[in-house]
Order: sequence, then C-alpha cells, then structure tokens
Amino acid sequence: MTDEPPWLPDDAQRLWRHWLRLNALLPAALHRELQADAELSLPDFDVLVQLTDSPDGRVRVSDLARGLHWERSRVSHHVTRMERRSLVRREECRDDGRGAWVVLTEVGRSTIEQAAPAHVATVRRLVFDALTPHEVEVMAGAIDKVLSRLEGDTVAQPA
Amino acid sequence: MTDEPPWLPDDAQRLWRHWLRLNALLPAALHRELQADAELSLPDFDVLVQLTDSPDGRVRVSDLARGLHWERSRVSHHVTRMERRSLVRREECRDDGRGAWVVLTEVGRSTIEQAAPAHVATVRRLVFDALTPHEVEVMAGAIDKVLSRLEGDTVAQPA
DNA sequence: TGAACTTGGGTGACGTGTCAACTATTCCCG
DNA sequence: CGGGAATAGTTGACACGTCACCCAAGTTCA
Repeated sequence: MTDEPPWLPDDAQRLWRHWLRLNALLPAALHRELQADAELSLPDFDVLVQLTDSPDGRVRVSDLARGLHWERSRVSHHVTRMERRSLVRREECRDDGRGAWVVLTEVGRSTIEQAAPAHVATVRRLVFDALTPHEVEVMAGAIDKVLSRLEGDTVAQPA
Repeated sequence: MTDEPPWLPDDAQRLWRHWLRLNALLPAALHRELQADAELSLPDFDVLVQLTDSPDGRVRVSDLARGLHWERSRVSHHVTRMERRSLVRREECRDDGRGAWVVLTEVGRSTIEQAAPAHVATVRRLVFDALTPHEVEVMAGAIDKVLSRLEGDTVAQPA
C-alpha cells in the first residue's frame, strides 16, 4: 500500500490514449468500407464468415455464439436483422426440437464472396502494411499477455 | 496486379484475431468495473473527465465533441442521458444564443472523484502490469503508424 | 411416470452510436 | 439593412449490445 500515483506514467498514458483512439477509428473505417462496398456491417461480415466456413452453410445458434464469442441473445437479435435483409434464413432443427439452424442464403453467399477480398485488402493496407514483422511479433505477445489476464479476471470463481 | 493471397499471413492473422478479441473484452471489463463501482459507463467517465478538467466544470457542446473526438449529435444524446441521472446539467449560453453549456453537477463531481482511482488501477492491473517498457514502446510506435494511416485515410479530400 | 433441472433459443427494455434532417443564431457581404 | 451561408445544437429513426426474463423441449432420477 504505497501511495498510488493518480494517473498512469507518461509512456503508458500516451499508449493508452492512442489505443483508445485506434479502437474508435479502425472499426469505423472498416465498417465504412464494408458498408460502401457491400452494404454489410462488421458483425454481418463475421456471421457470414462463420456460415461460409460451415458445411451446407448452416450453423446452430449456440455454435454461432461460441464461434463468435457472442451471447446467444445477441446472435438471435442479429440473425433477425440479417433475416430481414435476406442474408440468412432460420430453419427448424429436426434433431432437437428446441434448436434452430441459421442458414446462408444465396444472397448472403454471393454478398460475402464479393465483399471479402476488399475487406482483407483494407485490413492489410491500414494495418499490416504499416508494421514490421518485429512489431507484429511484439504486439501479438503483448496482446496475449493482456488477454490471459482478462480471461482469468472475468471467467473466474466458478463456485 | 499479382494475385492477392486470399487471407492474411499466419502471424498477421493471429495478431488480427487476438486484437479483435481484446477490443471486445477489455472495454467490457472496464465497463463492468466502472458500473459496479460507480454506476458509470465508459462514455460517462470520458465526459466527466473532460468536465473535471475544465474551469468551473463547464464545457460547450462542440468543445466536448472535439475533446472526445465524438460527433456533436452523440454528445447531445449522451448529455441527455446523463442529465436524467443528474450527473450533468445543461445551461444556456449568454455569449452565443445558439450555444449550450454542459455543466458538472455536485453528484457528477463526487461520482467521478470516487470512481477515478479504481478505474486507473484497473487499467494498470489489466494492461500495464502485464507489459514490459519495451513492449509499451513498440506498441505505441506501431499504433501511431496505423493511426496516421487512418487519419490520412478518412479525413482526406477537403476539396 | 412425472417433477425438477438444464439447455436452446427468443423477446422487450434500454443504453449506445450514426446518419440525415431540422431549428435557431450568428456571420458575411452586397 | 437584408438575405444567404455557416455554425450550434437537437431530434428521430434505426442498427447494435446487454441484461433480465420468458418458454419450450430435452434430461435426470426417485
């Protein structure tokens, strides 16, 4: 219990501010690009990727939630919105009367296939073209360390 | 126009995935802490910090928008919500009939003063205690490089 | 078998954010 | 002075996320 300094040291503070700013700007830029290109949002894109990677382009809601690290209720809301735009469709599940499939439609498939290359290119252009391999390596390590604290922090105390 | 590889190289892809995950988990963790501690959201905190840093605890809406890098309409909506909880109050501006002050209330001031130390401690504990000075330096540099691309990318073409 | 529990999923309320449109001032300039 | 144009701010519609709560179908076990 030595006295805590009131705020962060200068280096840390600078990193913190820039980090926050990047987290505001980068997703916004990616969103704008996807939106202009294919009328997709970032979450739309993530859902479509999961579906594209699955046999028959169909996934159970819970598996979608696990794969995306989303809450089931979020999946449900988002699927409802995507259904309105004909990107996906719900189908009942014969194996398990409680379950539901989320199924990629033709519209959904062609949309993601057309949008993906440009999206990847944008990520590359905005982020990875700016970084050296050494920076990529250091950042990956640092982020892993923070992530492991976060996951330990939250998932904690199961009885 | 050599053919573009369909996705990112492995190292980059790993960093990218972890980055996305961190950006989901870290704000959520900070939000939970602030919420439990002081019933504040992250944006509430940011607004209160700006107000606390200003003489008389009052800032014009547009200055708030500039300081936070928010849209004015976002400021307006958020101030409305914070006003409902008595954290801030609006006052008309005598200098400029169009303007409005956002003013820190006593409730707002005591809330932020009570919440800030724990919030800073959480940031330190979750992030900076995990990183070496070298990592902090490399990340700051890398983020700066990406930020400068982003700002160049978006703010572009002013006629 | 049937009551309790668990699991899969949906819903409604509400906070958050963006965009477009709107009102009211103030500014600029003939 | 008078009439645009710029500026300050608000509002409404809508997408996104979380939380608390709901229901129905499967599971367990006396």
